[in-house]
Amino acid sequence: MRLKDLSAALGLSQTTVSRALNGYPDVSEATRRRVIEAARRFDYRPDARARSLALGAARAIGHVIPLSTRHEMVNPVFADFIAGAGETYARLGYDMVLTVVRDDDEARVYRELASTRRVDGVIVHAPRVADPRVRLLCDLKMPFVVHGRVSAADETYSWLDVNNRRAFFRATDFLLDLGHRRIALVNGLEIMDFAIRRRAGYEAALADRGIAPDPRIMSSEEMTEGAGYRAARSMLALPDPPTAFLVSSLIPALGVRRAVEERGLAMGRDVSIVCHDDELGYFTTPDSVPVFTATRSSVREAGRLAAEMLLDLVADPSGPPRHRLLEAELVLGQSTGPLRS
Amino acid sequence: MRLKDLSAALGLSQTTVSRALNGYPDVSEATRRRVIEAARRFDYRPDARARSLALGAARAIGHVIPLSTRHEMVNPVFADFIAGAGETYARLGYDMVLTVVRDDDEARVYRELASTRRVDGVIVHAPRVADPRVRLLCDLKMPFVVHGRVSAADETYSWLDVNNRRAFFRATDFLLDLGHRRIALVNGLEIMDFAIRRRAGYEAALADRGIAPDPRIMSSEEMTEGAGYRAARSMLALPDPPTAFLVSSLIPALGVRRAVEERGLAMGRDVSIVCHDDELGYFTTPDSVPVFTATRSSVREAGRLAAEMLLDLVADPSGPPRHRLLEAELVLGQSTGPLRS
DNA sequence: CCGGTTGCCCAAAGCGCTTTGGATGACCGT
DNA sequence: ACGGTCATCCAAAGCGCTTTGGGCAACCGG
Repeated sequence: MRLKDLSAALGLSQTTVSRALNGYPDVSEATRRRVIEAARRFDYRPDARARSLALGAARAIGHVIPLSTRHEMVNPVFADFIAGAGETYARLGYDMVLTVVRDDDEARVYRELASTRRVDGVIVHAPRVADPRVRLLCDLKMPFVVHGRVSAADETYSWLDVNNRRAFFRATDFLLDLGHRRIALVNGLEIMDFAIRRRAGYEAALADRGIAPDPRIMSSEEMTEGAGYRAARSMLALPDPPTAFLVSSLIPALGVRRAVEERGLAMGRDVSIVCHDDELGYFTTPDSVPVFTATRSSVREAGRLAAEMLLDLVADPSGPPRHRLLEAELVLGQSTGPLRS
Repeated sequence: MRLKDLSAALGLSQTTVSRALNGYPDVSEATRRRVIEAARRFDYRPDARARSLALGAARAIGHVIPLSTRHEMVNPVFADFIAGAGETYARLGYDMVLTVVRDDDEARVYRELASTRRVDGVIVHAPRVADPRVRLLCDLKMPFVVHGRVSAADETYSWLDVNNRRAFFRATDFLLDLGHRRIALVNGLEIMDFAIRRRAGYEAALADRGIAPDPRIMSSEEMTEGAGYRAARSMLALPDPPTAFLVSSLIPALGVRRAVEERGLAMGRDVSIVCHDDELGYFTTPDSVPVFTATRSSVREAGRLAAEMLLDLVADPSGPPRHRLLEAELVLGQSTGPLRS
């Protein structure tokens, strides 16, 4: 059932039916009701491609999710972020077009998205410190919102980020208050912008207490269980091992924990662990004390908000860039305790 | 730069340029080269909407990922499945349109996808034992491939599945061989088709040794860390607690482990755990003995293959339904050992 | 020399929608 | 009775592509 058929069935022109459905004033209320009723009865919905061709807007947003070429893995936070963004799109009648791409030919994908006019805007995931995508998208005049920030960018652009620096500052401070002085940082890859900011927060908190950062207890790796395990294991084997760990995510924190226990130490007693927690649904236990003390911030909510910002920007591309900084909360769990001497 | 501009710049008609780019024979080799060269120079790519409108095919595939209304969470396996499918789409020039939807109005989404003609086919995720979507999609004449199966379906349909029954049969058998007799099943929700098949495998293996299944050590819950923990904790508190656990996924297995250790028992020595492992990138440690003994099967690969099957089906919708059954391998880890008496 | 092929190219129709720019009556006051 | 307003409807153009159905030379053999 296409517009032509529907209008024929109603004995009206396509123009009138279209205007009736799209809420134009110059169609009588009686006809409008008749049209809407018939549309529902025949389950008519306009062809999205034809509609967007006529309208000029695709009513779709692109998400390019990077595939780490190192481990060929896709970061589990994307699922939750996308679920959040998807809620916003569903509410406002937008589609989400996903492209999974190895990070070595992102540029091609963005250019393609722009020139094929498949989407009205894109969300930039996993930005690096110096990410060429900001420049590229500005050049392409494609509206975009970065999930995170790009510290080394020359252009102004829209972003939504968690205050990673403050979160890791507070977490470090918390461990220092518990008496810990050998605090390890098991960070994400430090080409990633968020990882740099977290390290800055960590180092600033140490500096405030006159502690010099020790590179031997600072690692920067992919955020996998295995990487967390290996980093912690080698640090624990040092002559002066850390008594606390600050970890980039729940997943590597599981690895850190494994290394700690393998050494016969008890988490929360002999060794403290704080990690960043993106509130992934399958890990949080709503009704009990969490296992890990964590800086917590909902990725799902971030997805919702980022999508809203982007749709806003699409509606008014000439307006000013939008920014939003979310704060993480420090949630106490069972993985931290005072330094035991 | 649209087709009109490009053809004007070349002094050719749109027809000729289009045919040159699409490899039609009736254009001279000289002109074709000239056109292709110009297209590259101007970075011309046809408008996808106009193209698909003219061609009739959207060159896009829909993925509707369900959001559990109970925990509002999205299953982490989707990320990997989609990464796999995305590889196939990228290779063959298809787009992926994602819709995240709470399971109470899936039907609307599928109807919409069909009548707006946004996609040429869909992948059905997380099928239930009696899933109305099979019937719906057949009625809508929308090509689809189910990731999993729908045991109670009347229609024939295309699917790709893991041999869940055999996987859990073998895992149970393995635990029996180790001497275990009290083997618990921490299953996924048994409205899900895969969960039913896994239970069938588990019960069949027990029956082969003359063991009656005990409902007190069989649970069926959402696959979260917390659900695994709670199930295991209450089972371990029984007068005759299980000495081994068969768990639906790595995530709840982490919860089971937590419950085991909380009780002062050692995993792999006092209590054995076998779980199903979907080979999610961030958990597998390629270069060492895995923590958990598991029935392993790559979701990523499943995504790749399912997408291939679907594109095949889209190319020839009148052909027979496609089926594919993948076998899981049993991988030995550190979480299992012989029964200690 | 001439009808028939062949190679190359193009104008125009069509995909299904929205929007522009009227057209047609009904109704108004004078 | 009549010009003017208003409400309601519609034909046709346009979005940017592909495809149909020729057109026009150049070349062929008879």
